[in-house]
Amino acid sequence: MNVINRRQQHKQEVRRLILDTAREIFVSAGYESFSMRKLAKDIEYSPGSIYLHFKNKEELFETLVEESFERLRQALNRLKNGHPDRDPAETLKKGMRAYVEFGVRNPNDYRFAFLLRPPVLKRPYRVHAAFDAMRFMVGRCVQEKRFRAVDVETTSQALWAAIHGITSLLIQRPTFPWAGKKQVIEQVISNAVDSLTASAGAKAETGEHHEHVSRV
Amino acid sequence: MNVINRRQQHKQEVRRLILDTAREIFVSAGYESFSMRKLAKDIEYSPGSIYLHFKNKEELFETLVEESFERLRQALNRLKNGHPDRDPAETLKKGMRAYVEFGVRNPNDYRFAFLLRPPVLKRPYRVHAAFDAMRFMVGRCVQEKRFRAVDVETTSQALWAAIHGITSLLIQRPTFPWAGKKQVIEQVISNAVDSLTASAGAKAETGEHHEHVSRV
Amino acid sequence: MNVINRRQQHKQEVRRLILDTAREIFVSAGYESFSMRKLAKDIEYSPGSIYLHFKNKEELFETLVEESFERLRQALNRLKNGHPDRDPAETLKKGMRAYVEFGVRNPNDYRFAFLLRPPVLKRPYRVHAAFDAMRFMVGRCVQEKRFRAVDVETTSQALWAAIHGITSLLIQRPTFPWAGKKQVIEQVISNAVDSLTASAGAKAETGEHHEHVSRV
Amino acid sequence: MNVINRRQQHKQEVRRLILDTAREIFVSAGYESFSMRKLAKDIEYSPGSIYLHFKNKEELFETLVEESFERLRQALNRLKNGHPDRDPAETLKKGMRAYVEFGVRNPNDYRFAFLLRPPVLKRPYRVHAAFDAMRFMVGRCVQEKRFRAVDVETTSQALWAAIHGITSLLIQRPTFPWAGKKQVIEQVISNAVDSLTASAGAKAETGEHHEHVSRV
DNA sequence: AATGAATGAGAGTTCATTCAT
DNA sequence: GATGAATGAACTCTCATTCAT
Repeated sequence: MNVINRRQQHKQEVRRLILDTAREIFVSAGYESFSMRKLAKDIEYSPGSIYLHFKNKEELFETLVEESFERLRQALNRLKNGHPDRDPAETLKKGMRAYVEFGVRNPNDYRFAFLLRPPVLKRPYRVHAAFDAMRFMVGRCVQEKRFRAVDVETTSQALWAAIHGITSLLIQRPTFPWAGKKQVIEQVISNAVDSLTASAGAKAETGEHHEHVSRV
Repeated sequence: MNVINRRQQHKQEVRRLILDTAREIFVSAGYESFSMRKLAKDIEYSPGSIYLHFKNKEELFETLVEESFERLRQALNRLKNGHPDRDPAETLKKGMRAYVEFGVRNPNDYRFAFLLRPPVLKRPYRVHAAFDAMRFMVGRCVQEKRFRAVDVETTSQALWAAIHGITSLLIQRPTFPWAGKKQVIEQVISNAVDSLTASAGAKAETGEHHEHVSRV
Repeated sequence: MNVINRRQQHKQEVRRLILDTAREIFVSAGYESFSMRKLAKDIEYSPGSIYLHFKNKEELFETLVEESFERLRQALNRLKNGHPDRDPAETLKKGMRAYVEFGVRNPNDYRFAFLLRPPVLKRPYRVHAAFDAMRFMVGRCVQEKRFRAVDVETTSQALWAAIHGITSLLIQRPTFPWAGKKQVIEQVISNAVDSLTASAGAKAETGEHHEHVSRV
Repeated sequence: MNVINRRQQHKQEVRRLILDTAREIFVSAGYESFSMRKLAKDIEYSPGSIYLHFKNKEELFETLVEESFERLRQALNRLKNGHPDRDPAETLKKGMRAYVEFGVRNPNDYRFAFLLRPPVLKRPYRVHAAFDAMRFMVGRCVQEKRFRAVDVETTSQALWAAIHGITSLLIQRPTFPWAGKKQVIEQVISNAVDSLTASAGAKAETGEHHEHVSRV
């Protein structure tokens, strides 16, 4: 038993090592110049050993994508399940900020989840998982009449598109002369959300909370 | 003379054939599995022939990217130079729609310009070119007081991020259960733009939920 | 254990096979038309297999050169360390004969060491190793007053040049109508050595056209 | 006529340009990295044009070798036909010095003639041409009793070997720590020649270990 | 005479993967 | 479980040479 357990544990450790090292190589050297041999050398195992854990390169890559999706999903779920603000729109904005932040802080995960080699993805449902939290939060805004009676699905997708846009650009174009990364993020979010608020039409009049943007 | 002209013309045709075929392969098979040999086979020329037109694989790829950027830029410029609406915000929205539409109708171009193999781009200025039209249109909205006194640069980037988001998602996730592609596009755009209008400015006054931004 | 040893042994054998076959090809077909693929075909392994033993063509070639130099060095050292004759000049001559003989009997080694692709040699010191024995033997002749008081370094180099000349010509021009290969070798050697003997010194005194050499 | 002449002249000029440029490339870039395309680019003609002057690469190369041999031969002939010294041995030495000097000053020619790709030489007689001068001068030394009654052929070959040795080493190992290039050259020559002089003969008599040479 | 597009062959090298040990 | 030798296929790219124009 014990021996078996230890064995299994060791196997898990090696698997972990492979995945982490692979992610590093993928990201630092680019997908194109990743190779199973390089990976083997980096983990200091023989090339054959990798195949004890993954059927082939494709499966290894798929696992990395899977993992990254899962991490994104969990990050968002933590938010979704956190204590809600009095204002559900605020919770939504926090969620959107958290999304962008996750991407910017874990660019590798975000890359794997959304940017790297998209056409080969075989299980698109994973995207849904990441997208669920968004729908959930928008739903609450509509339910609680914080938003106009917008279509939840359409709106969620529109919001997601907006934050995916800024997230992916920040990751893929880090050297672009951004007019303040934080300000742009914030404006993407507030632009997108503010126009949905119930009072929206009437409301926004004095908007002094944006003055900082004017100052940029 | 005539001979020379015909030769040059033929050379141009072959070059065009190479570029178009390469684009197809790149997009359908992915960057990784593109190869000069496959390209040669597809155009029914010997591998060496490609090198009569392009120094190497890199240069071929760069040319494709360049071309795609140029097409996007031209598409946007056409808009920018078109007869302006009475409402500059409407022109802006049209521009944004045109942007998304260009991407959706020319996914290969958009892929080359923004989605494929981003890290190796050596001439980031091309991104600017594509982005100029956006800044121009936003500038007009602000000048003509159609928008609140927002920062033009920040706002342009935020708007660009939003439409880049929906464009890239529509291209890379065509099978996602979109709640009506047009509706989502429209909502992304109107969400982003509407909250910037001068009248909307009045609205957001209660928005004390942004105080953290002021601190940025 | 045994398995590992057998593996290592086998690996050594293959390495040997590669080196020997490469040498054959290099020499019979010339450096230019040597190719890794030809080598692979000749040893009946896949091209990739060679790279398990040598990083690249350059390293393989360098190894061959190295080996040849080492063999030459050893052949000369054997002489140098052999029992000396009463007459050190005789030992020197024997050494020179041995040098030429080594070259003629191992033309491939000599070719690698001195004749093939000379400009790329990165470690010129190897030449010195081969040259040491010569200096050693000349030194003894001078010390023991068997030679005139010639400059050891200059003389060693002159002697080396002479036997390198006949060695390389015999190897590279085997079909030249030699007036008896052995006789020519012998005359090169005796010509070179005899004029250095102490008694010969008496004669050369009047040779005023050499005065600049005496000054060396 | 005139037109034809001009044409022929132009053709000769191009041929000359090809040969000179080829020699440059061969020597500066090494035989291996010489290519007809590079040559074409350097002379600013199309690749095909070279084939109007030379059947193929081999013929071009052969022509270069031929030319170099011819130049060497002429250099030596000039000597041979020059006004002789009173002492024919001195003329011989001058000739030998001239030989080495030619090689050192025209390393490319010497390389082509003797060092580059030797096995493919199809017309070995050219070597003879270069060797003739040597035999001529040695013959005079023997005829005029300036030398002992050595075998002219053997001696000529031995002398040639010696100076070929120092010439090729100086060309191929220019960075070797030569103990004064001139001194070494001079010693090679005087060593080789001095032991042949009639007066030296007296000395060598006792050298009974050479008797087999005397018999040659 | 000269061009330059085109080719077939081949170069060196790397790869994912297998499998006997 | 792990190794590492081995492979076959693929890669990018260069070459000498030909030939219609």
